[in-house]
Amino acid sequence: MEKEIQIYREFLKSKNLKLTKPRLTILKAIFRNHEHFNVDNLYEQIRKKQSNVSRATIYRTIPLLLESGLIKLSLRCDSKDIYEHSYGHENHLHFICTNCGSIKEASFIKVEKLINQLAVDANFKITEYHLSARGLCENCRKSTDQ
Amino acid sequence: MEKEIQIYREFLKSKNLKLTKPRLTILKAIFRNHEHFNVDNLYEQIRKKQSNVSRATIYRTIPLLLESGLIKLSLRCDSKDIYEHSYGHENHLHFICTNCGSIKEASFIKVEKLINQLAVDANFKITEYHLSARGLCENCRKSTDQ
DNA sequence: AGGTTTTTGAGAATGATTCGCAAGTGCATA
DNA sequence: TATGCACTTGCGAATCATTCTCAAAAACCT
Ligand SMILES: [Mn+2]
Ligand SMILES: [Mn+2]
Ligand SMILES: [Zn+2]
Ligand SMILES: [Zn+2]
Repeated sequence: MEKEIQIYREFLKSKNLKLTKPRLTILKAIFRNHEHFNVDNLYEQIRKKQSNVSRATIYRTIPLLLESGLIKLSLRCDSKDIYEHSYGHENHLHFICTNCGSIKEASFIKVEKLINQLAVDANFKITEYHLSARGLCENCRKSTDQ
Repeated sequence: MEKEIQIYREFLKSKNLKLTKPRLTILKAIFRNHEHFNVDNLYEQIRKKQSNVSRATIYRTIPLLLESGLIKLSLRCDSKDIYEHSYGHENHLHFICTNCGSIKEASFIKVEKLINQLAVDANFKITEYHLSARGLCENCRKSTDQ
């Protein structure tokens, strides 16, 4: 957590922005665990555990965290953007169950190489990968025998 | 185009739905060319070329086209869902330029194999792939020399 | 044509996200 | 430590994509 705070502090300083209490509260809430999160999650979690922060401030802070590289947009589910840590996390891809909504992560290494080659061929400079597939998870396959 | 209409007609019949004039207008507008499209595009295109169809009807028709397998959700850009043909189109991945918004498609074959294997390992049954990467396209790399 | 069901269009409603602004904070400086 | 000023915040209003409601229109069946 200290490392993330340090990165955040330096990022903010480089933009002439201040590491205020709400901004720190949000950062800590995000890095308290390793789960994917969305604005509502985060808002509820903060409201439960610590000083309140308005939704507006959360919405204003997320772009800063994105730009700093600490988090990234992971995927979109139920009309909501879902984020995850990017600092300290390998790239990975997501298997999203359309029946129960569960998200399973899978290895990225081999896929990344291939896609990088495709990008080279296309003369495209990748900054962010978004790889996912929708379908049925193990449990839901059993229960719906498909 | 005839083939798509046929598929659409049979799909609708199987659901006890009618192939009405607005539904046909929408289908034809979509398959008139091979571009990615969103609701606004489509609405404007229909408004220009043929009889009017309300936005509400477009929004109601898209889920039918998705379910019939004729189109698929391609990606999300500028807070809008973007669709594309899936009937008659190979799976492919998208390189999206964060600078100019252009979308370049790339081959999917090798990537697909790898991801299928990962899905087998995870006991996950894939029904739809969503593979994209954001970054800088060829042109934008030149002009911003990055 | 008449009766029944489905579909449509228009606008209201919704839900996520963004904005505007007055009040509050953080920080530098005296 | 008090003062000044720029940056932030919280609140509610605004926006924007999408969905819903409902009365009128179209399609289908006889
Ligand atoms: Mn993840
Ligand atoms: Mn495409
Ligand atoms: Zn599931
Ligand atoms: Zn570009």
